[in-house]
Amino acid sequence: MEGVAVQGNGGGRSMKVVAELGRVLELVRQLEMHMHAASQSSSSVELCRGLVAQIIALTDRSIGMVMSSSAAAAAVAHFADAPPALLSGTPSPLSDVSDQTFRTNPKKRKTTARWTSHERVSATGGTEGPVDDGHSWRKYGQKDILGAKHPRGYYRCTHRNSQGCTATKQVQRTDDDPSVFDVVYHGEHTCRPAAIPAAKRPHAQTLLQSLSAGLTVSTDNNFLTTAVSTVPRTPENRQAAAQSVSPPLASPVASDSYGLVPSPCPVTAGYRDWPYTGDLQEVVSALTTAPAEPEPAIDPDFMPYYFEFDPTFGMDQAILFP
DNA sequence: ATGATTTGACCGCC
DNA sequence: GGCGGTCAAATCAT
Repeated sequence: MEGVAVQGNGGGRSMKVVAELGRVLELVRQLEMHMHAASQSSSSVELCRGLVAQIIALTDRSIGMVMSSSAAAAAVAHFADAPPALLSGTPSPLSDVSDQTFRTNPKKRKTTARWTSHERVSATGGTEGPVDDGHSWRKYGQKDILGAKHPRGYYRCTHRNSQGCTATKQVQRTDDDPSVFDVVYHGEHTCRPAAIPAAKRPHAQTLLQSLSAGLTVSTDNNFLTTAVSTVPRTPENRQAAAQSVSPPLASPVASDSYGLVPSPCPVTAGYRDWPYTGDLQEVVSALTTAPAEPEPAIDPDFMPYYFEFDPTFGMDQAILFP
């Protein structure tokens, strides 16, 4: 089963790239907001880490998609610098990422129809392995590579069997700096992230608090992404939320409600096994009045989620991302 | 018990 | 035949 976006037509894929980059933008904006709070709360620091991981993964995917559409070398060179620049606060020599294989030998990569991307990332903290890219991988092999000091690890998406996701990646320590890894991605993720386990879910009221704290929505014809950030309900944050939506709102989101939603906007929101269907406004209304579930131990002030709706996978279901 | 990792075997391609 | 990629049995971790 080949993924939808893998099919040759550039149209669908470019739409997806635009959608993905839109989400990157949303995440960066959230990150910016949370970084202000980060000095006061360690949970915000964790939150920022999570956002960074998502940003890296999304950006990487987008780069890979662009790479595979042959006409975009210049754009690639420009965008390829983004992930490592976001990786750490301090600029590092690692920042110049580019697909070296692609550059030095452009023809070698053309064999497969699937897209690839090449990234150079530093190790996390003191631990082994490169930074988390936001996907779950399962190692299926390791090889010593001729002329390389370190072996190459082979990974495939954890959801290969359950969802037929064919994405793979190869990870190899660089010769010169063992704390730096070359990561080559093959194929595109067609899997969906798992729903949040029941024990970890917030109840509806908490979710609504998230919605009212800050909400960004971007839409295009094919893709609707609703990003929910739980930031303190300050006027500044509301202003930021109002400006981050597309199109921007003239005024900040009012009180505990929010505006925006190109109407009618039929969606199903909520959890995989706890859906609400209707116009987005109705969905929020449903969340408001939903019966309370046993309250898990969470901090409602710093609990980020976003919904994703993708017609490719059907609009009957939305996934709630932590 | 289940799922992930390790590691030598296997296979296709140059 | 050698190399890189994948398979799968054994092993490890939870």
